[in-house]
Amino acid sequence: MRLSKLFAPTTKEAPKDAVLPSHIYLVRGGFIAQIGSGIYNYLPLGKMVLDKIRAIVKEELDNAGCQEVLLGFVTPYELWKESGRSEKFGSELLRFKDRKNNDFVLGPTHEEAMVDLVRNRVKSYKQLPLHLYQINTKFRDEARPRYGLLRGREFIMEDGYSFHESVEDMQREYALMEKTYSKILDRLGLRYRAVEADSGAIGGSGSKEFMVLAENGEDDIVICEKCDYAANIEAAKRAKKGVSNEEIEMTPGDFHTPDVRTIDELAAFFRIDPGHLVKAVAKKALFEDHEEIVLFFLRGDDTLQETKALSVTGALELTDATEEELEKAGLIPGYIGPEAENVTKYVDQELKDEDLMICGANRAEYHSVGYSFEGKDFDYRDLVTVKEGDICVKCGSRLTLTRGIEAGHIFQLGTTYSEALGATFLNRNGKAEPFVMGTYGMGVSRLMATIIEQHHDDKGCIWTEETTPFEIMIIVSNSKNEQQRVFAEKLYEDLRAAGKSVLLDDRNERFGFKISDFELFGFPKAVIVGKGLAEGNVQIVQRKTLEKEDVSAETVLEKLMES
RNA sequence: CGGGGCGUAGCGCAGUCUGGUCAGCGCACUACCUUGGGGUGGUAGAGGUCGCAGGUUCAAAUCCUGUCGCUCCGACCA
Repeated sequence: MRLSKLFAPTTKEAPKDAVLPSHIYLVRGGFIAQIGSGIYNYLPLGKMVLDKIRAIVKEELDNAGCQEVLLGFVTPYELWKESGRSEKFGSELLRFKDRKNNDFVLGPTHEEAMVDLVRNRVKSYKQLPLHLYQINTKFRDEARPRYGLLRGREFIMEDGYSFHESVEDMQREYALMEKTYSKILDRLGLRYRAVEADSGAIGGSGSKEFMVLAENGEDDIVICEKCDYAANIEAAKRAKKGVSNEEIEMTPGDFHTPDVRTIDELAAFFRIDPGHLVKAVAKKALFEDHEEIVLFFLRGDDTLQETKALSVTGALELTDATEEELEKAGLIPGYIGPEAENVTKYVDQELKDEDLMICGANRAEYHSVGYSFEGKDFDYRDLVTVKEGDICVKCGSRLTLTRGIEAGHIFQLGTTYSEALGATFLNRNGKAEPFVMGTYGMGVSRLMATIIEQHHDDKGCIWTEETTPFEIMIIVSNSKNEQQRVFAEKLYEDLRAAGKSVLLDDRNERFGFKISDFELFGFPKAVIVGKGLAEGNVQIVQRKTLEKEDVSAETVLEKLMES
């Protein structure tokens, strides 16, 4: 390809809303262009990268025995009603009507569509297992699209669905997919961790996320310093930390604590470590048909993990409760304690059997001192947000926090959807049973941005060998120089004949302009055909290091063919 | 969903408060000259119903109303 003919509009300036390297460089380098909020066009260079990622994903999945299909991007709304998930997905699900007034959605994921495809077509255990996947456009009407390709509304994703006759076989496939996804990310040249995850709106039991490590990631992940434990902050567990009760003396009873309502105030008032306090977090839980106040009790120095909290309540959503709402429920804000009555309560497991605590007395201006959880039959759950320095449940070492970008997610789904949609097969005993399913997803367009988040410098992109649009760029330093031009043309033809993907910068521009574009594009290497040619030399530049190496013009072709 | 901001040339912006002399700047683009190893310098050009609709006025980019779009912080987010 000749750069003079390539549609790759590079710019010096980035869009004003672009803050992340991947967003800035992909737009500046002419890989992508925004057309609407959270919707991007892929220009030739971007499309090339996308195709490469896609090809790697396909190759590895096919090797693992999966079969590619392509489902309609538009899905009848009927299927979403059938699975009961239309409510849960809420306004992220883009609905519309056709001319006959029938309802449709733009697919944000395709569990329903895929189950529909398989039900009544796969009827026997003899046809299982089956793993179908597609690489298709998805649409989620994000409340707030941002960060370029990392959080768009329209995006490209690989989504796979496997069908099994037993949980064991599904788990075998799940393990296979963990390996397969790892292979894909390895080939893409990414640093990542597979972490324990919350299963969220999709339902199901076990799930793991593939987190590409990046400072700009939107997810907090917890990693053990010693062992292989890693988890999304939403799902991360920790060992019970406890609090020393030495040198603590308390006379049990209610204590007058006027205007002492927060944990900080309470700790200061009693001159005590917040670990000895009981924090009450009140939320309003919204269910399909009603709403109610729910209380969560934690150690004073812990914070509530809302995802865990939501999951224990089984509600659709948790929102902050106002003081009026609390009072209406018979609670006294600032003085709520575990003995509160007529309200749903959950207590963090950390507090089980703890003694010598201070908590709200459920009456105005009083706290209970010397409170004990021993023998108290509360609903103990894991509710806390793990902090840096907490203790690993697996090995007892220290946990650290880092950030990541979710690139993939695998789920042990079970029978949730096959049951809801009535998808069954005949088992070995001739009885109808719902399929046991697994579901797997990998964000193809997001990976493109992710690669740049991890591989860039202050000049632009740095593509990996497996993802670069072109292997080599040839820069003619002075296109008015006939000798340079002719040599570059010859080298270009020779490399192409040898099967290399080459981009020839034949534009009538100055050297600085061209080398800057090369750095912005980020192809692995460039050959500079410049003034050294008079002495029989050209240069090879490595994009990653920006190191230039003089090479004799006669051997440069050979040299380039080696790598 | 709560709270802000912005729509003026392909991109980034000034002009709006105080209506008329206001269709402007930088980059990019076209032609010619110049330069030729880190976005060279110059001359001459092309390009905009000032997001859209309505209103006020002798007069609207500017004031009013509505509407659409984009965006930032937060909430939310397989």
